[in-house]
Amino acid sequence: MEIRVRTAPSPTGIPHIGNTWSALFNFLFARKNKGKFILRLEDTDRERLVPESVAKIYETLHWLGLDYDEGPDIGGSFAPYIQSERKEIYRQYADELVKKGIAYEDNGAIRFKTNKEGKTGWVDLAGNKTIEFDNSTQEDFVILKSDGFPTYHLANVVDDHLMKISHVIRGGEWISSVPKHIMLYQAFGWELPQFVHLPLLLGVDKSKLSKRHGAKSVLEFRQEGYLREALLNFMALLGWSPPSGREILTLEEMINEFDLKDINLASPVFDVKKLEWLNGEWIRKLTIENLQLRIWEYLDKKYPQELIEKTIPLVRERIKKLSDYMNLAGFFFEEPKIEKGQFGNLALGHLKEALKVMEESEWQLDKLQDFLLKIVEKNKFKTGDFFMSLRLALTGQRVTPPIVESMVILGKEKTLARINRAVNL
RNA sequence: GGCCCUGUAGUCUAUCGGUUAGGACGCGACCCUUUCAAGGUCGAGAGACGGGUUCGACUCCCGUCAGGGCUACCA
Repeated sequence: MEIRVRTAPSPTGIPHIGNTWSALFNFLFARKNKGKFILRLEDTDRERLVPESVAKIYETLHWLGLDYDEGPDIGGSFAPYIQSERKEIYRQYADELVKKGIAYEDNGAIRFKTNKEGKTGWVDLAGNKTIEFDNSTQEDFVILKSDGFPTYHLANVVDDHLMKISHVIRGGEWISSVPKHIMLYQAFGWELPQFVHLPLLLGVDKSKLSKRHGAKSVLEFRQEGYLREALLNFMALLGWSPPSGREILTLEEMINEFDLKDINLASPVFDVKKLEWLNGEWIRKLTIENLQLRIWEYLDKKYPQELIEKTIPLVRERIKKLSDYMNLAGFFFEEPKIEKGQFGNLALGHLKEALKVMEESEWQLDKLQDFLLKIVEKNKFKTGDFFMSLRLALTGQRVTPPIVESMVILGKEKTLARINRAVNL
């Protein structure tokens, strides 16, 4: 049997870590099992619909590299993956149940008549355990709303069946609705898919991650300078741990190791500190060329790539997010603001001495290093103070990349000019 | 309230009855060091509670408690 899974977001808001996380697990499962990963838009709630969010859903999935094999924006046939365009199909199925006497009309809506006897249960593949509900707890539920649109329950079951979904992998908030779904499958005489209910991703306040509780959109993380690799890596480690125990994994490695049996059922809490650490790890893992490209693009391609590239070895160990780059390396691109008040009493002496030798020095790291260290020795300067004076004159900041290396990149002309400027403040 | 899911350090997790309960983030200390990082070493820190079952429970069972989800003509 072919493995077919889907991620079925409803375009009622921008995709956040929570729903994207379950999309990732669907994706990993599909790729691992050589199956199909499908995108379906569940836009049956016309009141909460946010039209722009459709494009955001595509953008998020594309940015992360969670490429789907079937979906609304690929292939010639759009309608099958957008529920609002399948209204008539759901109506027909609802009518069928009415004819069979399993559903009935109620104030313009159609309600499913649940069987109150016995129990309904299934084996959930997350945790491989049976979950069972007493049918007496299941009330008659609406399957077709009075506006003619189906509810989640009907649309979901019909589409999953029609699209031959083999595994329904979704958030645990759906567990209590499964009996309704099973009853629908049975009413239609359809085969059940496998159910896999992931734990719920929790925010720091320990409640379900949602837009209302301030869940940030995935695109916002990109805006803040996080790498797709880090975000993916971070999400994968929530509720899942690879048998190898590795913490840093590429998408490819996650796919290789992925197995439903390694899903942990306790609801994980999103901890941004670990994301930051992972992002730093990934920044250091990228090649210089690649990191240069990311930074260049992140900064809207405003700065010369050659210069960015030269600075990478100096900054890659010092930034956790792409957005940290300009804070640290901005002085390479723009004249820093410096104020007299920043400098200590000895600074003038430091800078004047430095100027003397630097004008004669060859502009190479080892040469400059030698000359500068000799000044320190000769004048009995305190090494740290001396270099801090240079640092401030050149960058206007106390925290910077290694300063002599920075001077080499900055070039003789700019370096001397900035020091002169500081001396004449 | 009812039903359901879950319960190992602040956080993410390993453990498939026998371990000094392992790793990671974060935190602290030290080393390295011209700032800040990165890196290295060391350290503090966990089985919710109570009963069983067993020679032996974090692990299995029951209860309690706690957290969460659902309880909509929202998904």
